[in-house]
Amino acid sequence: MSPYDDSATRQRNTKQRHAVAALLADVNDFRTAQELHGLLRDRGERVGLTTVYRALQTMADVGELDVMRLPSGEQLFRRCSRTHHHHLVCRSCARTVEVAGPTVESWADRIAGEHGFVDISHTVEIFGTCPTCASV
Amino acid sequence: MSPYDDSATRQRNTKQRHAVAALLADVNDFRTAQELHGLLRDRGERVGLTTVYRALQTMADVGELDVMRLPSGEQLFRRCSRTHHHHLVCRSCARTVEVAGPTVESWADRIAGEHGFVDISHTVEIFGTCPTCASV
DNA sequence: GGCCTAGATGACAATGATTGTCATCTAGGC
DNA sequence: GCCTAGATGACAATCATTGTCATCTAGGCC
Repeated sequence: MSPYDDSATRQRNTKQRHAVAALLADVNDFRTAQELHGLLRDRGERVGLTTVYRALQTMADVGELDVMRLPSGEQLFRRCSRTHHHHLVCRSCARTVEVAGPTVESWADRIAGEHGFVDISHTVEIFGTCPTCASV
Repeated sequence: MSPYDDSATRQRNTKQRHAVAALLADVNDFRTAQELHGLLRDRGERVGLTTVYRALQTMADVGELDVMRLPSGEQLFRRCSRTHHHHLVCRSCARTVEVAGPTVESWADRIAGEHGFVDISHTVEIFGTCPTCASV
């Protein structure tokens, strides 16, 4: 380790990472890594798929974006607020609403505590069809 | 489509499916399909991995077992009660506690309704370390 | 400006869970 | 016992994701 490892993000400002970040700033719904890669190509940015995955991984580690999984197992990424929250996601258009759930948080902690479980985490996602898609 | 495709729901009582069902009756924690396949082999049952997957799929469709995913994306199967419930799962030993969450159900429905979403479903899983594993 | 090197990139291979294929087998109605 | 739709299983195929590694580059240093 060199003595320059001070700042939290020992990352370089490459144009590829910037392109991924910029894209996520524009797209406010959950997208797969492959979709994001395709969107980048549509924009004329030439970024390798591997790099897209790495950029997303790094950003997720730092907390700059959220990762979730569809019931089918596909992994989705989205730029989100930093506070703890959950998602209401449209099954057909991926429109996303961030929802806070203090009720759920305390419920999960209480349930886990009653059974003596420690080091608790939880996943809560709500899926449905949004008004726009439902009216079609 | 041939006119004989209407019998999609028929099932036979093969010994392979019975072996899978019997194993699930004994194992009361979430296991991957591959683990179950291995356990069957340990028991001396010769059942193909493909068949294990198909049996699990069929049983899940009928509601005889629950499917969930770890945050890592791995798919887990378990024989469960038929009523709607969620799970508290130990991260290290997969010990599972079924938990009811009327609070969560109504919360999810209310939130979704507030945003005009319809046809709601949700996933709620709690992960932690169980007392036994925590004391090691 | 150029030098230097840790970190970043990207084409490609590899992984690994799951699903598809298809020749063969069998449950169970006749 | 016969017959056939459905089931099986060895194997190939899929597909998102991760690993590999030779090459490139950001940015601190001179």
